[in-house]
Amino acid sequence: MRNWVAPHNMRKISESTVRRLSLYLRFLEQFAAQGQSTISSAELARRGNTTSAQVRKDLSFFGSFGKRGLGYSVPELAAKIRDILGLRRTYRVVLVGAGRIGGALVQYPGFRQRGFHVAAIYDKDPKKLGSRWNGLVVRDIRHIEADLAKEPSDIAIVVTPAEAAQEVVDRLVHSGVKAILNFAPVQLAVPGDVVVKSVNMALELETLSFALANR
Amino acid sequence: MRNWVAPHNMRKISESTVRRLSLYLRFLEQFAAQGQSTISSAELARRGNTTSAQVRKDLSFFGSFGKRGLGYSVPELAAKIRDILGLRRTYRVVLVGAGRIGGALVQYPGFRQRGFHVAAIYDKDPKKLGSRWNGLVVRDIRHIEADLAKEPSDIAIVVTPAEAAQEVVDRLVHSGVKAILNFAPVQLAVPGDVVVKSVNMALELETLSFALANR
DNA sequence: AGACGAAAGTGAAAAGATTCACAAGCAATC
DNA sequence: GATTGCTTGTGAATCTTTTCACTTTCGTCT
Repeated sequence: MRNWVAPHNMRKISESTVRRLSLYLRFLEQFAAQGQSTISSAELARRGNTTSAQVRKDLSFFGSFGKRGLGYSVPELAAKIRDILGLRRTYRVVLVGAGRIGGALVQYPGFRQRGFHVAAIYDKDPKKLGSRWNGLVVRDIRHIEADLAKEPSDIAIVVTPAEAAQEVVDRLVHSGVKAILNFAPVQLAVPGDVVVKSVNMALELETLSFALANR
Repeated sequence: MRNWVAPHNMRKISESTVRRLSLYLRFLEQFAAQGQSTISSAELARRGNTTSAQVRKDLSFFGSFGKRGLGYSVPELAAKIRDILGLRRTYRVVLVGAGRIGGALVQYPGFRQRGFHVAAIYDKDPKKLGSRWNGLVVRDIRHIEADLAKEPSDIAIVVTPAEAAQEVVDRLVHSGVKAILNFAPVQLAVPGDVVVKSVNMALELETLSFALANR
């Protein structure tokens, strides 16, 4: 179970808070690796470039994990944040789309390190089916339903072309997937209990070009 | 030159506004492709799932581009947004790190479509040097300074391991790069006139696991 | 034991972003 | 040329997030 005390006024937690928590966790792991056993909000803030008040506020939504005058115990705080982020368990992740980006993601060590285990890869292209990617055989997307019925997954990564994405997502959702990381450049429609996070590289570059153009 | 009238009270534009503008532009291009010549803020909003007020507010920071009672001219608005985002020109982009993700990015058609032209790829690993990626030869990172002196680039994409990133970035910045899209999982230090945008896949997945854990 | 320095935790204030709601403007129609 | 039906543009209101500033607590030192 969650062992951070859920606050009485269980406010909606903002996405920025969650992202910062992820960052803090990363820093805590680095500090732990260096054998540092305790850390202040100020030091975490410096690392993540934000402010110490921000760090404390972010944590305060979930409980109070520090010791006044001392700071936070590095391993303890890391454990709490892992808990908050739901990283205590591992996740089976299925990936749809065995293209270049899909391939890169499968190999990406950051996923496995954090407990996201890519369990299957699907594609539609007959030329790709059966080939091996990082030890996994690329399967026909027609097997999605049957496979997920046998071994459910909470998370799917969608790396298909834009045209194919919505149909794939419908099938994933129908098969019980509750969270989707979407790389296809379309706005996906999903039921209210499914979370979608879209990533769009071109869009990231455009925020840069905007910044360049406006200074 | 920019042909949107810079507002008198040139407020700081929020990142979310910029991201939404990018989205609107994508939708406008789709509408244009379908031959639709005019569009309302309400329709744009539906597509981007936001509200019509949001759309109008976003645009209002830069001028007033619509016709009351009618909506916006699709090609005109697209042109304005391209202008605002600095997409009127093309950008030379250099990519450092010829790994899997680097490879995927080089091939990613979305970049070129939007005027981001990957002009060079660098790596340190002697095994990779000289190999061809999408028509480009992977060059030794030691050439960065000389190459950029000859042909400057505004934007760099950094896909190196975490340890190498800061040094690479220092050299890029020193060679005149003004914007960096960073995939290395580190917080980069750069001078104030350089923009950094960091993308971290594991972190995106963590926002999903948080959502899963908290419902 | 008491005093001191450090740093967490937290209401309250400030800043920032979104939504509301309405006046103003345009095109089409009578 | 007035009337109607839309839809923009925009201050004001609301909601959210961040920052401030102060109180509390802990450990240490004398």
